[in-house]
Amino acid sequence: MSPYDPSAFPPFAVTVDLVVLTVRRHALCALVVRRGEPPFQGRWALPGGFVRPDEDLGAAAARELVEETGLCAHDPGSPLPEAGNGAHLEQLATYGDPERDPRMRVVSVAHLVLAPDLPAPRAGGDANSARWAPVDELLDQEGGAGREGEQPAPLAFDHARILADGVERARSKIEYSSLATAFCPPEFTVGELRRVYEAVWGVALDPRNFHRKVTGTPGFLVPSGGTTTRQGGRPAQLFRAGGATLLNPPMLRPEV
Amino acid sequence: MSPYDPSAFPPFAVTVDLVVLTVRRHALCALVVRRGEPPFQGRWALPGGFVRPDEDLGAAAARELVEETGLCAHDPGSPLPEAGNGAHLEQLATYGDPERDPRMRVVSVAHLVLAPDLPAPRAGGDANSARWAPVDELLDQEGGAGREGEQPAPLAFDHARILADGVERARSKIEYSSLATAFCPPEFTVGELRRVYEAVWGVALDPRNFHRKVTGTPGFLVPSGGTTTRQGGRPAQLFRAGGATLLNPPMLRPEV
DNA sequence: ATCATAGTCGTCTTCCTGACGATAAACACC
DNA sequence: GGTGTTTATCGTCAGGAAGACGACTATGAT
Repeated sequence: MSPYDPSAFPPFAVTVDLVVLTVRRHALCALVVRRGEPPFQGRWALPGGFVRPDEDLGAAAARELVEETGLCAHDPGSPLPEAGNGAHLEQLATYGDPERDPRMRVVSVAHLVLAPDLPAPRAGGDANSARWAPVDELLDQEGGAGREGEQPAPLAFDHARILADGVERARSKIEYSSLATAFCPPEFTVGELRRVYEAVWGVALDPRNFHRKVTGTPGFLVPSGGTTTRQGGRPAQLFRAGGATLLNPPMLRPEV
Repeated sequence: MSPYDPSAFPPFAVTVDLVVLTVRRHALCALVVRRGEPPFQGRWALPGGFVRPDEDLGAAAARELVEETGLCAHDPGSPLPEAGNGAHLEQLATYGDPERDPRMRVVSVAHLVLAPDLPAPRAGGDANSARWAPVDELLDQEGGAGREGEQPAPLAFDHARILADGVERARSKIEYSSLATAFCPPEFTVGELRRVYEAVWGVALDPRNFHRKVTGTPGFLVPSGGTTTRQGGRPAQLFRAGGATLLNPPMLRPEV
């Protein structure tokens, strides 16, 4: 046993992959890019890239995020003060099956990003090489019947598993943290927040009980003073995310 | 942007580090090994080692675990059926700060192992180069007053942070899962399980409410028929871990 | 016999949630 | 202007779960 012998260690390629989630039109969506080269040419994949020689893992993920979406993420582990419209970024898990990339040994550190609804993904320059796709469509064993696109093709590499893990992390984390606000614009209504929960969990929630719960949890929401009527109906009070990050007691996800 | 160019990628060393936790004498303890070579020579560190060229990350962690402790872990992600006395193993997080190893760029995939109380750690051959140390002692900013050992020296590399993350994962995970049984022998009493919670959380729990909670949660415990008096006092019923893995509603960790 | 120890069963109060009625404030349409 | 629709917000009530704690049981130690 000779740990850390600098002269003889097996070399690995290390990458970061991004599970970027948002809520669009009442559906949980993930950012995917089309692969331009083999393997899996033409298939959809999660955005990602190599970690640079002197770059931390979280920094690599944030850099890739800017390159793919223009979003400025703030990693909670970083010492940066709270930025303006940044998205939430956290490490998800690491995938290192020797067979996961047919060309060479690649260990990928997946990160999870929760972002508010964005106008449109910007690819590196190729126009429609990136898009938001509903996660149900990307993951469902039973894809929708052939419509116009090439939907049924699964994601490249082991990205379906990575995406599934990211979605499950998001679903469970909004239970006991205030992270659902990361899907919302800086100011939002209780109804908009409820629609985030409904989209991420895929359930319907009682508006009255939800309102009581979120407004009754100290530090979750702080009123910003204004109101809005952008959803139609009676004007709703606008809130910002409060300082609390952990919800106690947590939001309860309905059984079925 | 040229992702996955096989001819030009920065090479990294990839290792696994293990946070092996157990409960000994009513204290949460971690397995640490003494480093025999620089850097950090003579300091305590988490066990770990290089991932082999054709080895999955979880397999590397399981292999290191056997080498260090003789424990047979069963990764829930693996297709193995439930083994006998195996410990619980799961991936924790990945640490890749460019400065974390002064010699070269090392990315370490940390894993968390929860094991029942073991007789004694077996080192590779060097007798007292491995030991169980209370995590409070390893992590406390305020170490105990100098007793006989060389306690105040912190763990090597960034292992204090890795250990802290592992402990926090264990503390939160026994709230909503049945994982606390991984700290117990195959058959155990409600009181022994309660002492696990008390040691991991560092709190005192009401024996009556705890008993009501764990015996009232379907699938958490199944009686094995026997009783024991190894704790003194009235004989206690023996249980095994039931099939349930998620506790709903969760165990509640007291505030202070 | 008495005590100490640990386990097990109940009770009571309080808090939280789910179900759901009712009211309020906007807009669309006739 | 009236009416209906939509969404937001407040209230009420019943059931379940948890904390506090009393009471009883079954063993070993003295």
